[in-house]
Amino acid sequence: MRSTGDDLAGSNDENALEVTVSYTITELARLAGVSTRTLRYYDEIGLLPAQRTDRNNDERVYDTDALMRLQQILFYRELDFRLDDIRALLDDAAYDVLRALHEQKRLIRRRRAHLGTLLDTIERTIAHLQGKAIMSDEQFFEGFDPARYEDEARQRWGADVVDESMRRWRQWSPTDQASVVAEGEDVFKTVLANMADGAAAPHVQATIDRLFQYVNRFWDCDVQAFRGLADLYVSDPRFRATFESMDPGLPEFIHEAVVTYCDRRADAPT
Amino acid sequence: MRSTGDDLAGSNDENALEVTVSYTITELARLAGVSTRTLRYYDEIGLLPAQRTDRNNDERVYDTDALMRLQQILFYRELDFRLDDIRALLDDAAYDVLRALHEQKRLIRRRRAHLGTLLDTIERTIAHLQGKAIMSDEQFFEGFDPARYEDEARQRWGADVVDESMRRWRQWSPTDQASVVAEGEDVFKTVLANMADGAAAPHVQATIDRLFQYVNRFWDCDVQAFRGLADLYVSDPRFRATFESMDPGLPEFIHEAVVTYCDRRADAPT
DNA sequence: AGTACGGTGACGAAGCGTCAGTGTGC
DNA sequence: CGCACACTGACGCTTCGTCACCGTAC
Repeated sequence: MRSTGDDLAGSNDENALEVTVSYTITELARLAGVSTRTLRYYDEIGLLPAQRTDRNNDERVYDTDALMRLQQILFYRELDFRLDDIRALLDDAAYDVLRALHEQKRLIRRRRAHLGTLLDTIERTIAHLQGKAIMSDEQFFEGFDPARYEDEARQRWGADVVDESMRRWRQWSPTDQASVVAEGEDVFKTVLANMADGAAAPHVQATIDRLFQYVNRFWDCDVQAFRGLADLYVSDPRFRATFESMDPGLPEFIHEAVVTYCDRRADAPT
Repeated sequence: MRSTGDDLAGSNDENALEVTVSYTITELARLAGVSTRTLRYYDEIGLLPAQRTDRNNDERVYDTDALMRLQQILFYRELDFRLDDIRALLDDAAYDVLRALHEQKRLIRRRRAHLGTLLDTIERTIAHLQGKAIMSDEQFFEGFDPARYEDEARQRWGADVVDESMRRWRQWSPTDQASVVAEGEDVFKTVLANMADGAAAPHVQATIDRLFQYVNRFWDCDVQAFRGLADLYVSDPRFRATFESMDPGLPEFIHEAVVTYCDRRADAPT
């Protein structure tokens, strides 16, 4: 499945410790789960240019850089970018892989949230057909039109997130709602009961993890956004008042605990 | 935006209480978030045949049935079915909307889990680029090839689910893993502490909801699958032994609590 | 008389699948 | 000599976007 690049053109300039790896077209195709036709096409349009062997049949050769580039291509393709747009992005002088990966993460999260909305719509439709609920005509198509419900503002955050949360909330059944309320109360009561142990205590952090999961029932967010929410807990009067009524020091405590939680996870997968 | 069907052909056969609603092509297009061109095309290929006014410009008219059919079309389209396949499905004499909705739910869940895998891959790649992890070449493309990782067996359940869980587990950071372990322990300890109150008690049910969320960190499942997992808790020796070591009656208790939980949510959105 | 909305072709484009025909190394 | 794998065209397919042109109701 893999061969060293020593016998191939283009590898004579590096005698580094790391062996330069090269792939034939079928090897890369199998690795990435695409067809060889696709790779030839990507070569043809300059999206993923291949080196050639010069000998043999002028066979295409792919190295590690090509592999990384292909991964980027596939991420963008998964997000329905057009191929020439992808090429323009990747060939931009200012292109930064890490920034791109973070951007892709954001977009994929959005997609996933999108599918969550579709699941809600399916459930509602089922309930409707069984006579257990009434749907407006618009609701039958909630989640389909990307332009309408994910106009970048809804994913920014602030009031829109609250709107979106309310929408999801209303679509749940009373039993569901009751269970979620109970979970929410329990989370905050647990935090309150353990304030004396400090924000960094393991069981406090585990509770913050529960909070994170809880928040994600309404809002598909990552740790970064979660941290932003924690800022709201101290700065937004509405949140602040709620928490202060439980304990005057609760807003700051939760904020600190969440920040700790997010810092610990900053370098880690979600 | 909407007009009664009284002035249109095809509505004279029903003088029911429920007013027959009809839409022009732009109305339906705006409602569903598609273009009028798309609707004309769907009419042309017989995917979504429209009635005509006979008068005027022979304008297209859509009724509630068409609206439902369009919703089905859009669900399948979201899942990348080809249009003639969709037509074949919808025109099948054995076609059942409710069954279709459940099937679509399954497929969309799979999609969503798929996106979760892609998010893992992104995180891993970021860590790799920062020198915090080492990835094999295959891992760069995990989640892209649909044929490889969602071969229907992985979504069935039993041993494969465990494999998949282990894979995700290994991709998390130690701090992440620690926090998840803490949450898991806390969930089961909480269940244990409240056994005396009965499986249907509200706070027990809230804890089962936590368990459901917890399980979903490893496995994108719905309530039905969750119930199946609870069956495993009593029937699979490995699970059973773990829980019995905490309390002899725990397996049955959790099972009962989960069944109650699932029953209560059976008619409700996830 | 303009404008908003409806109609019917017809062309085109994106992203490959597929088929045909031709090397080349073992 | 066959077989696997690589190459190069070339055509076709799907799903609409777009453009041109026309009709009709207000």
